[in-house]
Amino acid sequence: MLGNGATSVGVHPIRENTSFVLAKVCKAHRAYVGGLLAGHGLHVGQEMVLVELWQDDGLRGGELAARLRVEPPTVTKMLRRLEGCGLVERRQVPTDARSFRVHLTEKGRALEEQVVRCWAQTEETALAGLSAGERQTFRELLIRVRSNLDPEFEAE
Amino acid sequence: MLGNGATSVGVHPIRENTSFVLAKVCKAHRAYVGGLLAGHGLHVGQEMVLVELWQDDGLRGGELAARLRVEPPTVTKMLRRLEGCGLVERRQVPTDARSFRVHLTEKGRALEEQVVRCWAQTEETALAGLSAGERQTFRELLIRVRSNLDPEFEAE
DNA sequence: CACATCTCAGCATAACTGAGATTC
DNA sequence: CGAATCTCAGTTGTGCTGAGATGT
Repeated sequence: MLGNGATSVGVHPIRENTSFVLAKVCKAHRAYVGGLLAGHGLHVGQEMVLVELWQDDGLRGGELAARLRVEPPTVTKMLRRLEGCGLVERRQVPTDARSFRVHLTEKGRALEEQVVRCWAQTEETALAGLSAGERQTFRELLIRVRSNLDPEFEAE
Repeated sequence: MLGNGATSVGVHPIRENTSFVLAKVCKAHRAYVGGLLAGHGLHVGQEMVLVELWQDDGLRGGELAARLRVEPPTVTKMLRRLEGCGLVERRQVPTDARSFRVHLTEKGRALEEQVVRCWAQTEETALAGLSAGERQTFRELLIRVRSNLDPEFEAE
């Protein structure tokens, strides 16, 4: 019979996939960092936009979409929310009226330190008990897996 | 150019986090498996319910919520959709009229093989180029990270 | 009556497609 | 005019909280 008896006799084959474990790790990770970010009024996902801007303030909308691997309309909505919170602002580009650049506000810049701390704490929790060597190995393997799943990262 | 030359001068500290890489891997992974599942009319996330049922058909709603780490109302909605697709059905429990059990339909059972293949293909893509030893290491590290982020997994 | 189990309503977010509007 | 850039409208799914409904 399939389903094999409901009693721990069998673990479903999909569970044997390492990428299944990966998916569960992701869910837990997202929940963890999301809980920390909520304390600063951010929803998980929004900080990704900010990370791009902290690194390269003034990106255009299309560039943001490409970096975040989402479609332009998704960026439009995300920016509207972030603008509503007063964290970013759009500015026209004189040389191309179709386009705009996204700039951090003072408030957006001020958030950086706190978000860095949230991620640092997540890092510490996630990797607790791993030696320096194991952390290094884990990181390298993740990077290779990322390249496998998203070949565009190869170039970055 | 703007910012700091957009060219590798500065990488934002959050990017240095291994758990940041993890988040990116997740996004790519989700997109990848989601694309495959869409070919079978499933949205990524729904297959998680099915995995639980393929393993233990007849779970109660509350048990499903606990296993998936979501709140009961979320399960209610997910089941409504899956029921709408004819993949699962609810059955009353005679001993407790508040509760119900979720059972796979024939169609739901039939999907198992195809979803297993989607996950197998994702696994192959994700881990391409990793040796057997590296795969083993990666898996073990992921499991430890999962326990760190979600202590309830300890017991499982 | 207290408690458990589930559903409903309403909210916010993510992310897509397809169809414009505007400008280069 | 064709192509690029962004926005709008509409759809679907996730997932939460708070407030019931119902039954033990």
